Amino acid sequence: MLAEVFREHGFEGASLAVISARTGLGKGSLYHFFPGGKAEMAACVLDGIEAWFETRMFRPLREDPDPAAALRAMLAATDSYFRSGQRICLVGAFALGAVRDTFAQRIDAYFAAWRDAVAAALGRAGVAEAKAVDLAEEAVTAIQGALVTASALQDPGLFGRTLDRIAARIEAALAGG
Amino acid sequence: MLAEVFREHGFEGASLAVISARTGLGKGSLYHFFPGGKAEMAACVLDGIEAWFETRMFRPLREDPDPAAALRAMLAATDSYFRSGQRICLVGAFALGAVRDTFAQRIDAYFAAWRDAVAAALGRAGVAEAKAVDLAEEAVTAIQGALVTASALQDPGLFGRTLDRIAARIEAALAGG
DNA sequence: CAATGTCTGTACCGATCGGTACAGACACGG
DNA sequence: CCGTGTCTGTACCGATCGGTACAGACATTG
Repeated sequence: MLAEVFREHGFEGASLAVISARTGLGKGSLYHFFPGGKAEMAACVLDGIEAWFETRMFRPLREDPDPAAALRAMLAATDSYFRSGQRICLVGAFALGAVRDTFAQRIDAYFAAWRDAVAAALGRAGVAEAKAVDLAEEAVTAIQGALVTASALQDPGLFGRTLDRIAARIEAALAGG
Repeated sequence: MLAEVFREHGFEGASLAVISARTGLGKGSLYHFFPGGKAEMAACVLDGIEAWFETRMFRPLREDPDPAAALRAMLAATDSYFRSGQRICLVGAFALGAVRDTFAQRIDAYFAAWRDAVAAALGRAGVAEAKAVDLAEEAVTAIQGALVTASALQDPGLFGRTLDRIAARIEAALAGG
């Protein structure tokens, strides 16, 4: 709920009035749970996002005995989490905004972890390291770009096409391409 | 100058105080030139961006007698305009923020024009239409993604590597790949 | 010179911002 | 029953928001 407010209005645009209205909590409650104010609310939202990705995507990519399956599951989870491109990436949006500095370290860590987890899975699947790192970077970059352009063009098919392209490249790499 | 303020602070974050300080213009001057206030300032910035891309990138892609050269020039212009990823795309940032609705039509038009211009150049260079449209979409998406992740990771090499990847795919398509 | 129109700084407006203070509502253990 | 700690609504704070009003500075005309 809190996360959706930040997604829809951004950090600056998510005023306490909006947050209060959408969550149904008065300022008293809000500041009871988040003594640090808006910054702590956003940090808590980032905590949730990081935890979700870590357990549902990054860890399987790093540890699943079947790395190829983990890579396919990652793409499926990505499509599901971002609602086929109709939902934006809050971390990416923060990266482009003025709050970037406030959460710089966490934003950096999120994308680095994603890229490294994909590279690790590719490596475990037998892909040469240089190729794995390059493909992982391309995959994460393409996903973020698709979220931007899908939101801009309101094109419901764009996100899926991007994921298909990544899937094809990953399969080719796994096959030894 | 105005554009840089919006780039650094976003639309909501670019308060009149900040704009006034950075431009050196008082409120009186600001509202003399932009009677419509902040929204008109942002619209004017978008005008400038659209004009720049239209004349420097989209038109050459559509009309240059040498489409292959225009495609290479497009990548070089992209690297230059976005300062190798150290500058963000204001239109993309707007697309992810709350101002998206205000400028929805222009944001849509910007990305559609970019994609279609690239596809047109590829088509004129002999690439089959389906392949041209797909590659154009991939290129624009990858560029936007690189701007997000480069900003997030503060990685100065990421943007260049992404452009290299796109260049290689374009060259392969031009060669009949 | 006076008159005109363009530009600019400043004072000010009501609204809203993030944040605080605090009194009461409520469930609980004694 | 009383006390205690958790939660919540509301009134309020100073600061800042986007925007307006307006008087003067200034160069350009006649």
